[in-house]
Amino acid sequence: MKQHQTTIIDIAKELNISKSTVSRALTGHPKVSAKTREAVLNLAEKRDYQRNMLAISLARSKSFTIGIVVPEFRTSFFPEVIIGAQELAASKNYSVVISQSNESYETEVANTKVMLANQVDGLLISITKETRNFDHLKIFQRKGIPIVFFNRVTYELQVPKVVVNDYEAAFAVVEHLIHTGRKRIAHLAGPDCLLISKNRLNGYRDALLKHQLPVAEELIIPYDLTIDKVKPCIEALLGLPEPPDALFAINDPTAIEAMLVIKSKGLRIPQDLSVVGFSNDLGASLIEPGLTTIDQPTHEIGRSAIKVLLDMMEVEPEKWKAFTMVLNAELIKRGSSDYRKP
Amino acid sequence: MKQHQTTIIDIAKELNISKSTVSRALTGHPKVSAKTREAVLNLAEKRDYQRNMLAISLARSKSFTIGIVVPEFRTSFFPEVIIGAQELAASKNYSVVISQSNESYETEVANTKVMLANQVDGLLISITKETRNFDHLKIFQRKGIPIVFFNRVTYELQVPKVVVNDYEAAFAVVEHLIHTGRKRIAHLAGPDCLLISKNRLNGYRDALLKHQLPVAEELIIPYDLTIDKVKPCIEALLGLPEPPDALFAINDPTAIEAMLVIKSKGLRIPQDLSVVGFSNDLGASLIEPGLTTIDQPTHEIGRSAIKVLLDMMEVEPEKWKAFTMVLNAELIKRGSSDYRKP
DNA sequence: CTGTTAGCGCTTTCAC
DNA sequence: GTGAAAGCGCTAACAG
Repeated sequence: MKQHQTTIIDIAKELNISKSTVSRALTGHPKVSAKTREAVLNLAEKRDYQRNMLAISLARSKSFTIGIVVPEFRTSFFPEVIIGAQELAASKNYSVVISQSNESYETEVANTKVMLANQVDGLLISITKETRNFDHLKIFQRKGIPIVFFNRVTYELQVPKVVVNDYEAAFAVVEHLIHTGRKRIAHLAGPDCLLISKNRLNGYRDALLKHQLPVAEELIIPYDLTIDKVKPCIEALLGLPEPPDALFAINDPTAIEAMLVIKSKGLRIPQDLSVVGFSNDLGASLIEPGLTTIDQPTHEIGRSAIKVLLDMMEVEPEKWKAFTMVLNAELIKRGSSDYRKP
Repeated sequence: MKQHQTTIIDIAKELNISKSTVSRALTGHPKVSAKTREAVLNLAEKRDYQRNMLAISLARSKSFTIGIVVPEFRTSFFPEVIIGAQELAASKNYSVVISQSNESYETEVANTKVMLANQVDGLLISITKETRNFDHLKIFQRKGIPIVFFNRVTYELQVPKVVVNDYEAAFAVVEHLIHTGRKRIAHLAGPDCLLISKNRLNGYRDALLKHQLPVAEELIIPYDLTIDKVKPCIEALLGLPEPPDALFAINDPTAIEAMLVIKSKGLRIPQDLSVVGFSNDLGASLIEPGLTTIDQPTHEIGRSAIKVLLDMMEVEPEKWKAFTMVLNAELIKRGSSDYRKP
């Protein structure tokens, strides 16, 4: 199907020099005479020469490509992180290949296999809500390919992680709710296997404890991040003998869906029920009342993760350390919690 | 930095067979004895063998990779299209590499060069609002690499395009507004160089004409898709001696921003001013009142574009035809236009 | 069915 | 400075 491509051999022949010299001229090797270099560059331009990264990568055993695997693309969080990551990677002449696992463990495994086959030099990954087995990632470790986790991390693997201060942020959320007079604060908690779920839950718990409020287990609803499940969860909460007066949801899509359900029941937000989310998604400022939430430094997360990865690529795998980089997320107060309960 | 990788040579040696046979066994070539195949597969598994796509691609002069270039990642439209595209591509064993040009022509050019260097077998692209020169894409054509445009297309290149019926959709929008008694319908029009802008503008014009309404040029505001510019545009419209009673914006982010501006001026939507967008972004159903808009079949756009591309890859470039595939988009009526003017 | 032999396009010693 | 030669890991005729 393809036409003939201009290669360095074509250029070498036409200029009556060796392909080694052409290669050197093209890659900016110092030991090439200015004259030769210019001739090569000119002819390359003229013949529409495009370098073949597959060949270069194969010859150098390095692909200059970084794989990014995210669980989803639907909320603005991951695309924003990717923007930051891509930006920094590009500035260091790395390409980025992105794939989304659609919250499916199997797809995640398949995606990482493709990345491996394509010889990525490093992997940035945020796992799916289903991922409990990490064999597919251990292969990278065995091969000496660096991995950096971000957002959805696990401590089952000894690799660097880039996260936000979920615990403190959740703590701040709950404390804010308490300050507005709320006493029965419910929490839609994420899957156990995700560390963000645990950290946010702990922040929630500890804030209650600090203010001598009971941690009522019936107010902590396990939720699997499937939007359809929000409605029954909310209905269960509202059906309690002593229903909650505030709701802290694990993320914004959930909080937003919860607001829609709550409003459809004729309850007022925030008077009857305050609602808070997490992430500051695009929709948080659009819905009415505006959703109080935690703003995450998305671009910075992407940039930092790439930075850590690039740094790892410069040293021997033996020297890698499994530190955790914690970025700062902060509370954004909006209408959904802007009511002081008498 | 990297450890030694198991290669087919390692397997061949260990099994005392030739690497060709290993290759055949691994790729499922029919002419391999069941015994040999099994032995190879077992050892491959045992030795943690991962095939090297770079080498395969180089040897076969085919990368099994499709490049997708989109102008942005911030709205839900492009991510959704990519989900559809990736899904179909994966089912045909193609990987997809994505890059976003951030509405910058230069970035777009750089991104396509990277795709070229990485030997993509085909390119799916939605151009930036700045793109007027197409030399970077003509290189693909010269090399016999198929291109398919989607959403943001141009007729300056003879390639297949996948779009929605923008004209009819815009026509439907305006007709809907007219049916609700609106007579001064403004339009925030997109950049001239994008065909979607022209088609939507034409649909707008023709709907007015059909209903014997004047096409008032002062109500057609040129707008460059930069959200910051929405406010002055709206202020200009509201400052007119005869201000509009409805607004049709080129896309949802614009319409949403316009709603915020309009509301901040104390005007009521839809009573004082109806607003309609285009794309049915995530935010359209969240803002209040809900934004009337055009729903685009995002996944289908992605799938169709990949389908067309894959089909092209099966035939000689000489046989490629530059048809346009038009998918159906439809009006979704919500609160922002739900008021019959007396 | 299997082995041999050329490459794919480029980098990289090692000489000169 | 430049060339020759080997090799990155795999595929694909061509023999047998």
